[in-house]
Amino acid sequence: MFKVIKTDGLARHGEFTCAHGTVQTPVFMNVGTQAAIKGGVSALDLKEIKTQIELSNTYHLHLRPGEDVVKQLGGLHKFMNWDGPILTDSGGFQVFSLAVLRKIKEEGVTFASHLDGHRIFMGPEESMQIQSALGSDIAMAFDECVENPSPYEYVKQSCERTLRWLDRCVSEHERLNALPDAVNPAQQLFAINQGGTYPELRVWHMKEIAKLNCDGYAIGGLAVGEPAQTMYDIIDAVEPFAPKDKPRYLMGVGTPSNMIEAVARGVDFFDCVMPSRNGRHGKMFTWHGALNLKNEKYTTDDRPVDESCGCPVCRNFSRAYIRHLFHSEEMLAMRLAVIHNLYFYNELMQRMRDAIDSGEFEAFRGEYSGKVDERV
RNA sequence: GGGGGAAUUCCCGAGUGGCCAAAGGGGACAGACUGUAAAUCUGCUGGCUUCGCCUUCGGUGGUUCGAAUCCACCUUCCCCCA
Repeated sequence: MFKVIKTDGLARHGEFTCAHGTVQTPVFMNVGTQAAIKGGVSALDLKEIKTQIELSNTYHLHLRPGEDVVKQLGGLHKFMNWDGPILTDSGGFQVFSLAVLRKIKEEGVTFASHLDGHRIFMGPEESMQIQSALGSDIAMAFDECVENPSPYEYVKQSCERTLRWLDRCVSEHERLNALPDAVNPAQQLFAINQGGTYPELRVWHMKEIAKLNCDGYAIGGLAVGEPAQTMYDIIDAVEPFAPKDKPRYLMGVGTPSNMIEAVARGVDFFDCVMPSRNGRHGKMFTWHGALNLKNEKYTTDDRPVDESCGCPVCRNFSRAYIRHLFHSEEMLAMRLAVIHNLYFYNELMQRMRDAIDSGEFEAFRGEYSGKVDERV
């Protein structure tokens, strides 16, 4: 269930309610692909860094430990000890990222496992079944995420197929939720818009999926190589046709500026590996720009990563110390960096909500968009 | 005191006459990262007026058209025998 509380231009502050609580949007979902945030961050930490909703991955958990194991242990929430909302990605992104290891047909996709090479078949029904067994609050439709740029004819056929897959997802999802042993019978389903970088395909596809009355509408297949402006243009093109009373989720995005620009265009949900991956690699986000903490100039810098940040890392440790941890290859370096970056992302969303509430979103956008993730 | 071995660019370590400014590691320095096959990957690591030139392989002096590579002596370190 989704309710828009306040708007400022196209930007919306909303409330999304699911079985494990209510999420204030715009929201950044913290990515824990394998039921853990990479870098040594657990559900215990998420409580402290303003995380509202966590994201895990169908493909990875299917391979290991297997959805049957998770289900037997009471579902993903209990398994990872996170009682807040969880969204599971469908495996659609792996259709893109494991391109060299897969084959796409009408029924679904055959992957070679990235772990041991064995063949895995996943279609709409399989993806829904796995997500049902995991018991996430939001299941994503199984889609094909195409490379940008791709030829028009290929993208057209692909998003037509993704539309047929969505029909199958909806049916299977309804069937699974009605089963007596469903882990999370209130699981919701988000559809995914595709169409590459072709506005007419995007609009056609969005109009088609909007007819299916899903619980949310994602925009997929962006931020996969195309310029940011192209991504913004696609959002602009598609937004008028995305149901107003449903959350919009821009998948896999992005930089802080990307998110500000997308919120300005009516997007409510985000997820991205950037704060965690970049954190592990020493790149830290701050309100004054992004910095590479491994750089020599921080050797004796006694300041916190961001002096205005209220996160547990900035309240307790210096740049010089964390830099030392990186250079000494202490795993604490990654843990602290990821905690800070996730807090920053969560705080960024909070500030956007506040700005929308007070009608000052454009001022916020002007102050930070394009600047907040510049290198300093 | 006698015998043997070794000294290479920030470090370790290849190289035994030209294809060597010198392999490969490490470290240092810097960059990338967008629904996570990523604690990963890339670049760079003598100088310059950079399609080339100059200086460099413990030191000095030789041999040679040409030396990190061969010879002599010197210096330092290691091992064995006394």
